[in-house]
Amino acid sequence: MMKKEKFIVIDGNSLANRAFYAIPLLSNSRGVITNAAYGFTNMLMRIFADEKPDYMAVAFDKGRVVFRHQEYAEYKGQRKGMPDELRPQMGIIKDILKAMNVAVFEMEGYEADDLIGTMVKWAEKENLETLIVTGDRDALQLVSENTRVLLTRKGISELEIFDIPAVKEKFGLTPEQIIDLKGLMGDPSDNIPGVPGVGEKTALKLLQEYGSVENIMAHLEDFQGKKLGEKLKENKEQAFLSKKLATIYCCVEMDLSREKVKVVPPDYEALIDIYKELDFNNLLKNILAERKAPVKKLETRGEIIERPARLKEILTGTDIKELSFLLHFDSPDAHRGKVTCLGIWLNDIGYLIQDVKDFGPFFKELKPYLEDEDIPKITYDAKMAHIFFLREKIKLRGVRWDVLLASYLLDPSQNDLSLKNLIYRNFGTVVAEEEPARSLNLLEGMHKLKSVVVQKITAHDLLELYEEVELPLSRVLAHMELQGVKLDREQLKKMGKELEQRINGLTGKIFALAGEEFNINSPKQLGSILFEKLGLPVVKKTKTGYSTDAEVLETLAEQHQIVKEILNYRMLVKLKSTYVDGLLNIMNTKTNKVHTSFNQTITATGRLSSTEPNLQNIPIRLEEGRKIRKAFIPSKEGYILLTADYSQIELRILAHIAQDEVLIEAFGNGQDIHSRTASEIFNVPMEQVTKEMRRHAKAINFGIIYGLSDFGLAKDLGISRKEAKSYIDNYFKKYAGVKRWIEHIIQEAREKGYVTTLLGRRRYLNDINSKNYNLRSFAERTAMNTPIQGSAADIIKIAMVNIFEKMERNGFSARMILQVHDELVFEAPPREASRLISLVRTEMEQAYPLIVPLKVDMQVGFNWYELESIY
DNA sequence: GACATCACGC
DNA sequence: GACGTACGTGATGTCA
Repeated sequence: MMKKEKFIVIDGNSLANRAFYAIPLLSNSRGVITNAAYGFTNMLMRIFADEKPDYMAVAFDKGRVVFRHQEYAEYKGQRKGMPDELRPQMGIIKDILKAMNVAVFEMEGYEADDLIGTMVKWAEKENLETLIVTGDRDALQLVSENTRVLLTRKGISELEIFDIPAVKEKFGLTPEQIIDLKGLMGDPSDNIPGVPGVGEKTALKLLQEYGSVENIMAHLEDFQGKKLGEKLKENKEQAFLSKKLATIYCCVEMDLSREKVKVVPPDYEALIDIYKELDFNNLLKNILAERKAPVKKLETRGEIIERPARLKEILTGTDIKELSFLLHFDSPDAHRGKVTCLGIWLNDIGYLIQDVKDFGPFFKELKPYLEDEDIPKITYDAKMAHIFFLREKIKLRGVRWDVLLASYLLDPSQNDLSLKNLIYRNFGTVVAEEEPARSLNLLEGMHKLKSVVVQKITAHDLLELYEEVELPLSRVLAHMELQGVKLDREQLKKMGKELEQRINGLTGKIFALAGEEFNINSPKQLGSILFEKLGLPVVKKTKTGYSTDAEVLETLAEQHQIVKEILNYRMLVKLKSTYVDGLLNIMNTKTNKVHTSFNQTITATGRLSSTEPNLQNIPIRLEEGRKIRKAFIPSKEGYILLTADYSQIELRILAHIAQDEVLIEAFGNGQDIHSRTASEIFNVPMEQVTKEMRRHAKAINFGIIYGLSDFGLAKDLGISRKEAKSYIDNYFKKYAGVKRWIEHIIQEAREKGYVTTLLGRRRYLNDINSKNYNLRSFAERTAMNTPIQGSAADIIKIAMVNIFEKMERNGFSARMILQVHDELVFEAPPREASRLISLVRTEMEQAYPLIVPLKVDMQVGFNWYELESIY
């Protein structure tokens, strides 16, 4: 029989307390007291070293209202609060645990004990061998065949392990009787009364004879005439209550799984930072040494495959339960890149195919495995793999873990998600420089990372978002990118020529007005012309000199004709260089298509981004730029374009999460939200809202979504900060739900260190408790913006996955081709238009029902410019 | 090649 | 009194 896996459960409060009292008040160089954190960490490291657990969890008390109070108001009444020197260290301890990737549990209204009890019961079912680490003897009641308790004694080095015989030997009792013991003798530290006059000695004697409090009370006649009998009789109810209070509650609703509590390597970077900050030099030395542990070398577990026949031999000769593969390309562009190396990790052996002329025959061998939904695959960058294999006519299925995508979800603010860096951060190992060791190291690292991300994704409640949304979306994006968007080359060329002429004309005018020739594109040269030669007033400065941005130029527009010409020039140059020339440059010469790359792992909020070309910033606001959209056409003659965009999705989400009555009512009644806001804050009936009022209200609504500040709003509306502030105050008076929610979300961010979206997507806000006003304010605005913007991203992603799958299943010729944050673009044959319209509308509006309706505006046309609304 | 400035979208 | 609106990508110029 296999050895049982080991699960260690730690009472965080108890251990921190022990450490605090056992170690003198140490502090780091800046005076932060660290003794408890230091002792705690050392004990933790010792437990890791001695016990080598497979699973670990730390439980903390949380909140004041413990359910036991409902039965006994004085519960823990005598307990003194945490010492002032200890309290701030609890946060440090939790930071360390986070960096160590140890699962932490705390639940409002419960003590650590109850969480531990629940975990122990769970572990029994899971057939794990559990060791509870605590300084609290109450935990002995949980001892069983599979559960032991490690009690910390005085200091931190004296430890005592209790199993059933040890409890018996020490107390002469079974673990269950520990509760009875406390019921009789009470516990002053928890203010549990017990039976007055009955101490440990008497209680033990009684229990050895009668077994339980119930049985003692059933035989009160045995103590007839004795003082003890009186006491027992008088305090019968109190004894039962005490027993109940002492009983650890084992049925807390906790979301437990092996993945959640699995032991995985620490986040070395984070841990090193913390140790450095706290001056934990010994711990730092150890962790640095551990990080330097060399990577495994290839000769023990790698093979270079040179012939397809060998690959076939391996594949057919192996019982494939799981397939890890890794592709290397000669370019980051999935649409052009060629494979340079294919790695496969099977049953802990790495196989590499590289330096071959033609990968085709190898892929042919692999194809049935890659296309088999029932063979779970692990890879890095599933979207890239999908695109590449689709180009090779392979329909990749059964991808379960994309280490890149999962790592992004774990911390979307991380900017280096390269496999090399992920391996370094998670295991502290550096991959070899030279091939083929490098590829094998990456392959093995990726495979090991899978276990880590599975644990973390589960522990952070991201599994559903990952499995149901992001992972399926990676395949959807692959299809969209591959499909591409067709452009009208002649149209673009024509616009390019027009723009060129107008730019030339403006250039001449500007030179004439300036009295000399200069590079208008150079902010430096332009600045010296405007502010030195022509003597215009300096409005704003940049780090390097005069600012010449549009905002500055707008204010100067009336003072000199040249300024208007420059504004125009800037606009036209932007259109020509970025859009006309940019798109012409990147178009496929044969198909006249562009294939953007949707990056799924870039933004901190969960949105997608688009590159090469960026199709999410094609001009629309100014008519001049909007014309660029005429060049965006369906890929087939006679096809149409269909656009579908969410109307006010962010404010609707705000209405939902803030439960704001005014917003809910406004959306429920289908009101124009900016007019309604104007009506509220200017205190006039809806019919009397002027355009100006609506414009101001719109700016406020906009500000709410992005994290409002009086400064920003004042700048936006050209009003004073004071006025802006009164607008905001007024807004919060009318939208009390929004105000409440903002306060709540900032508080939550302070406590947890992160905020989440509707689907649980996380964003960490490291500066939320910063003493630096700027950093903190920024984090606070992020705390309110991210749940809104990120939830909008969640919702459209759900819609995309559902729409794509339905279109695929129902054999549509139509294709989804673009996503622009709150808008989807499709192309379709006219015969499918009405089916597509109803499918898209339903799926978008029903993607994630809110308490207010989601509204989708749709338009149809032959290009992206001339579109007609559908009602 | 890195950085700054500017401008486009949501 | 601070010193700020969120999130992105791309083109161009400047300086090393």
